[in-house]
Amino acid sequence: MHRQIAYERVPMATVNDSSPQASPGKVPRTERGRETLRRLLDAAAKEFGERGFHEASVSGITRRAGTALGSFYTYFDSKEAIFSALVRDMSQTVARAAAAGLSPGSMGTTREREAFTAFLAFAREHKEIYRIVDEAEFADPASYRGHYEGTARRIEARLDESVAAGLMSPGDNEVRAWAVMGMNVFLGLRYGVWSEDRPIDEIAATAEALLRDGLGLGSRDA
Amino acid sequence: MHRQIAYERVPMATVNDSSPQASPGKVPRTERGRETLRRLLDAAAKEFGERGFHEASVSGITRRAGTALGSFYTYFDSKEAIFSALVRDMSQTVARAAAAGLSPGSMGTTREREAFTAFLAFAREHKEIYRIVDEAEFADPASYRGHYEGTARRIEARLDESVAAGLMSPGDNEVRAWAVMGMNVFLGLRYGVWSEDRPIDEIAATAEALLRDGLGLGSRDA
DNA sequence: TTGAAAGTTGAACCAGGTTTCAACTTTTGA
DNA sequence: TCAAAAGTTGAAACCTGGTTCAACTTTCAA
Repeated sequence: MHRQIAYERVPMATVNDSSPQASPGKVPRTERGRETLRRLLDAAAKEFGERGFHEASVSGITRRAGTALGSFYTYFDSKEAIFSALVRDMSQTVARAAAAGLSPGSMGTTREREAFTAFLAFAREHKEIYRIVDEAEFADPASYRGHYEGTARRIEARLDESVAAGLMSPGDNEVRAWAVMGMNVFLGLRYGVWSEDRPIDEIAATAEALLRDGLGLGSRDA
Repeated sequence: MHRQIAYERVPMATVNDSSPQASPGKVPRTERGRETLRRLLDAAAKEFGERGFHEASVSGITRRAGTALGSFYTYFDSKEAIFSALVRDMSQTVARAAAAGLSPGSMGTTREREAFTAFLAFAREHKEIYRIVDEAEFADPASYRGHYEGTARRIEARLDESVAAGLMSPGDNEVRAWAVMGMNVFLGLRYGVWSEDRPIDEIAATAEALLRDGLGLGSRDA
């Protein structure tokens, strides 16, 4: 009565296992344990998102999660540890959200617009991510760098593809990728987190126009 | 034997008085006091830059400044207060550095390149500013917003000018300004703070090309 | 059914850092 | 010259919040 053969552990390229990470040696063994871990992580997202790393307290997290203070240390070694787990979790989530916004086969600046649109929508729904990712610069520098280097790499790969497909001019795609990412992040901060006073598509259209044609007057052969 | 008549307090438009700000009601009255205040601020820049807001300690600041712990509270109400003073101070300093890099009368994307070049050079010399400004997002949100809104406004004004001069295509310069700023900030982080493995001019040239012509293929009338 | 493993609990321990304060020194201006 | 104002000092009071731990409860598998 075999239902599932060993399909687990097959390395599916960049598909990261999305089970939330506890500190090493503190992995829950029962269903109940896994639930508590999940509740702690969700509570942590709220606590860190609302109060920031320093203001946030472990007791605040357990209060929100409805567990005792001591239970926290069953799953995480420290406040830093759960923060770090959270950052990696969110980094993954944003990347997925952006990828999910791409229509199959889209390319060039159109594809960049789609990615940005999805990102901006996501930022509006999950304003905490800015606070959490940004604060990782101090609370967990390695994850912070990892997040942005990973994002830049993905953008760069898209640009490479578009150039190869003959839809973009060749150029230094590493530098370009960091520029595009910076654009996206700041537009997300201004028009996603700080204010929603303007429609997403308007922002995205302006960003795409800038990316496609630049600000110059057009006669490239001047 | 009058040496100086009342030229003080003349409102010189946007020329902000650059005397370092103490907490209200704690302004030094003697030369000695002003020196101590200056030493505290310089020490704070180092302490916050190296250790970050949370890790930094008031005693660390006074140790570096060579004063007693108690003296700190003669000039600042709290750790937050001196941090806030510092952020405003640095915000001013970066703005000046970028402005100083502009050659007189330059315009269009050339001027944007000059501003970015100056900014990148400055970031390499003063890596602390990233840490300090970024951490203001949590330690002093008002100054953080103020810093970026001010910067965006200055960029937008430059773009407006360039459009009026017929050197740029008309468009939504507010959104564009935030995009340009994001680009600059992230390129500064990657190629100024994290690594200096590539010449400034190379980065600036790529950024300018992107700003001038975009990534598209060029035939704008497709 | 039952005992061992897993999970839960929260009071108490503890470290570190901010802030206060009263005594002391230096500067100022009349 | 000299008193009042300004500035300095650092020990200690005071807080806050992370972490530990031993007793207790629930779950699991034989």
